[in-house]
Amino acid sequence: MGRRKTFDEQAVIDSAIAVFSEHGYAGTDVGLVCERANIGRSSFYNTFDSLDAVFLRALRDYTATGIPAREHLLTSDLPAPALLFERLGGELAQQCANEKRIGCLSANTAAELGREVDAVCTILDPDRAAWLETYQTLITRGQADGHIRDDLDPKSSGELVQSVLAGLRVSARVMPAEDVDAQARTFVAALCTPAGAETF
Amino acid sequence: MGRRKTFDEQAVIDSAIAVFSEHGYAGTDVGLVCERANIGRSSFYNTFDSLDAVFLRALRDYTATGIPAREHLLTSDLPAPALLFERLGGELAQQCANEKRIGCLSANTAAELGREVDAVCTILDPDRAAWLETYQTLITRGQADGHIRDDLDPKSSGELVQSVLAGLRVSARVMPAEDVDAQARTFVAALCTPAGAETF
DNA sequence: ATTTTATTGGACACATCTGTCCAATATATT
DNA sequence: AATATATTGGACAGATGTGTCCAATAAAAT
Repeated sequence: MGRRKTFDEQAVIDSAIAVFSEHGYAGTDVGLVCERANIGRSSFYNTFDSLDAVFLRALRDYTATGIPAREHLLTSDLPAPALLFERLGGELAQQCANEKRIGCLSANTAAELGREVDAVCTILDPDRAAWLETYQTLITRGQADGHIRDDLDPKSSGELVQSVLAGLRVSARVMPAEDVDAQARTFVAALCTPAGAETF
Repeated sequence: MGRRKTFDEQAVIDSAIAVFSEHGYAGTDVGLVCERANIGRSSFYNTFDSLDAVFLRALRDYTATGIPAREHLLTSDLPAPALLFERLGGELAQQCANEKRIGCLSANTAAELGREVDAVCTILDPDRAAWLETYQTLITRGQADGHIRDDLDPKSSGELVQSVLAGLRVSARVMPAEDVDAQARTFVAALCTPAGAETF
């Protein structure tokens, strides 16, 4: 046998996730990813086929991180409004904690590429569908508990949560963290009955 | 005197607005703009200094289109919820009417560049501030009229309208138009008292 | 017709990025 | 020590993009 791999392939993908999140698809080049990952260009091309392939794999891996997050939301006993705020506020706090206010790769990619690239849609469509179903389930449960207004349509409310998160992520790029948090709180409050608003 | 200018400088800027809206800052090159504007590269550089300069001018001109829109919202006698839905639904319908689902240049730019470029912030910051003030004024008025829930903070609610519009624009890039419209309706309904929900 | 200005295509230097290739070096196994 | 594999830097061709320049052409004025 010979020399073993010294860098972790997955760590390079994680770097790629960070760089693509920060600079977007069109704004990222191989040099940036290699620099972030502390590997040489040659090592990059020895290990991966192309920058585009790495982008798709980064996007796939990134969306996979949502699986345990959805699992948590669906199994927790906390009231629905508290879970919704935990989700929104948590994601936004994480984004604001970073100096560069790097947003979510999925949302950034949807905003940048729309439906232009089939391979991207193949990754993002099921991910979005899974999130929408999770949000809708949460809202329906909250309505049954009397925490969430029952005059709101569960399907479009669930979709709205997804849209609001995307919009708050844009705001988080350019506005103070406290303002974004207050917006998230106001949004969840608007979905709530008076009783529900006490629960988060 | 000699030959007169055959193309309208402003029409080129309008083309630039369209191209930058569609492909983003990093994804746009001079050739795309010239093609869209039906002028030669040389004509472009005879008239403008650089692609970056055209981008900034396009952004400036685009934000200026908001001035009459805000004026309308602030002077109309319609109930606040109706005006909010007119604003959200109108912008989104316009975006969905286009085959490519091209979004708003300001929102796209904020999402893509964040606070990285000073010249961009100089343009977008006052524009955003003007919109936030408009939304907040509308919400305060709606609360006074009993159309909008008065347990919602007017400042963060106004900011939330701006964020929601940005988020719905992302969704409008990838989701069916009817879904996006239903989301806008659900959002305005969530801001409303039962009485207010009747007004739009 | 002549002059003045606008526009165009093409060529250019310069820069950047991609993906490939090779020679040199480092690190593991036998 | 010998061997096998990993990694690296550098060089490379090809593509693409920017901004400049010039010669040719088109259209308006006098």
